[in-house]
Amino acid sequence: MGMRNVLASGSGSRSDGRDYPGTADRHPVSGWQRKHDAIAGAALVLFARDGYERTSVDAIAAEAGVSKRTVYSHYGDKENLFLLVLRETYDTIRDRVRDIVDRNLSDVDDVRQALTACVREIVRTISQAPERATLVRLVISEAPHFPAILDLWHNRGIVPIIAEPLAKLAAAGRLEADDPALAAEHLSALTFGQVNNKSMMGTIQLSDSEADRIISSGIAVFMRAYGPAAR
Amino acid sequence: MGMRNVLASGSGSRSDGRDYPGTADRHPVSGWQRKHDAIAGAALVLFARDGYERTSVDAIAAEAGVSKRTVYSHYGDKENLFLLVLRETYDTIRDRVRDIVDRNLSDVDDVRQALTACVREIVRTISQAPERATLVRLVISEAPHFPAILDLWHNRGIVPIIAEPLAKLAAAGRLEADDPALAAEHLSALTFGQVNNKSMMGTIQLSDSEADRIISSGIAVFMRAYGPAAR
DNA sequence: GTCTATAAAAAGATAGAC
DNA sequence: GTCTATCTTTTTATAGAC
Repeated sequence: MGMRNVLASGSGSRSDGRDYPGTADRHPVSGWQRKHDAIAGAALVLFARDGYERTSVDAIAAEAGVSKRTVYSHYGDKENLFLLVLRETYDTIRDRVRDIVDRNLSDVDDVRQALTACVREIVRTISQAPERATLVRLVISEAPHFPAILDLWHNRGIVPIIAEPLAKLAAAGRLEADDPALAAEHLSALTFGQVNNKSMMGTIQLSDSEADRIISSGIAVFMRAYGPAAR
Repeated sequence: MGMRNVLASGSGSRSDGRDYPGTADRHPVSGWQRKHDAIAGAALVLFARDGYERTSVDAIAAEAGVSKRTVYSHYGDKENLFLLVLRETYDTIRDRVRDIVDRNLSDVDDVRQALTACVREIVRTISQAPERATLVRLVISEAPHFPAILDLWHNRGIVPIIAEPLAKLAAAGRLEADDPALAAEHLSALTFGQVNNKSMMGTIQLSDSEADRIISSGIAVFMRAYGPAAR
């Protein structure tokens, strides 16, 4: 798909009116591209805020500053726009998480401390982008009506990303995890799962301290079960 | 609210056409009551299947076998009907869970075995009623648009129900749980949380064996962290 | 490709008869 | 209270000019 990653940076509409021809892209930063991005950005904000059915193409066009007809020219129909925005946002989040995991769990000194810092940063990063925080809720809401969404849930989750460093820690004798993938599920349930539960999948904003308490308690349980000499 | 608990039993529309006057109810089992229940039952099925926005009052009326005007006479508007159905269903689930917890955790022999049996029965019971299984997803989807729903999440959850017997087990020295409420959160995250995660909040049907595996692994972690002599 | 104007269908809610 | 018929608004999608 030829769309720029406007979704990664938030708003999506640029303030200046200039074009930037001459780049190597198929669509240099042109009026076309700017509109394309603006539509995607507006769609993300409105879908996340109001849900799929409650968001009209009219509203997306208005938010993006284009006519409704332009939205249809670029994306065909509402459903296609929705799926594209979901996928793009999902991948953006995944990239961020991968980066955070790499930075926190590559060279580990204290296991508990490293896991805590890693999970906290992930939770904080996601919750700081409200549109992206509500994405999970949106996916859950609309999955039954858009089977294509199921793929996002199963093949693009963040648990496998965490499983890798856990496997290395287990191999190094720092964790008692026979099955790193399963351990990652448990760590995820005890941290992200608890946060999502308390916040109602991002509906209710948690304070940082509240999130930290939940995460610490979850990791405490994880370490009691998986820490060295746990059995 | 004067509505019978048609939601507890599923379909909601009766087959016979007779009235049953003379009971002590304000509305004896009359034509009025039958229609009232039929509307609520139809609404539950359709809301659960299609979501709030996608479900039309026309469809509810058709499914219930009444005219659209009758729906408005009984419930005022769509939103009110929706909230009533949600609350009623939520309370029904809670009663079932309370019963299951009482039966499984009142007189415990083997702690791990009792917890496993209890959680399995809860998961199985809920997933056997598809309309009720999708209720959680519906609550999550619509909570931002119906603030009244937040109350359901916070004040009618099932975690407190589990916390009680855990407190007793802790007092009896069968569990190392200083904070039973927190332990209940962790047990819930490791079992229900994992099941919900895998099934996408009930979107994907899990096999019994799959659910059992997940539950067993979660309880294994819980017991390693909270079992006697865990520290 | 982008806009204005419009078609066509659907949905929430109500009027009025019985 | 219950029904049929209707009002009104909103929404998706497209026709046609530039």
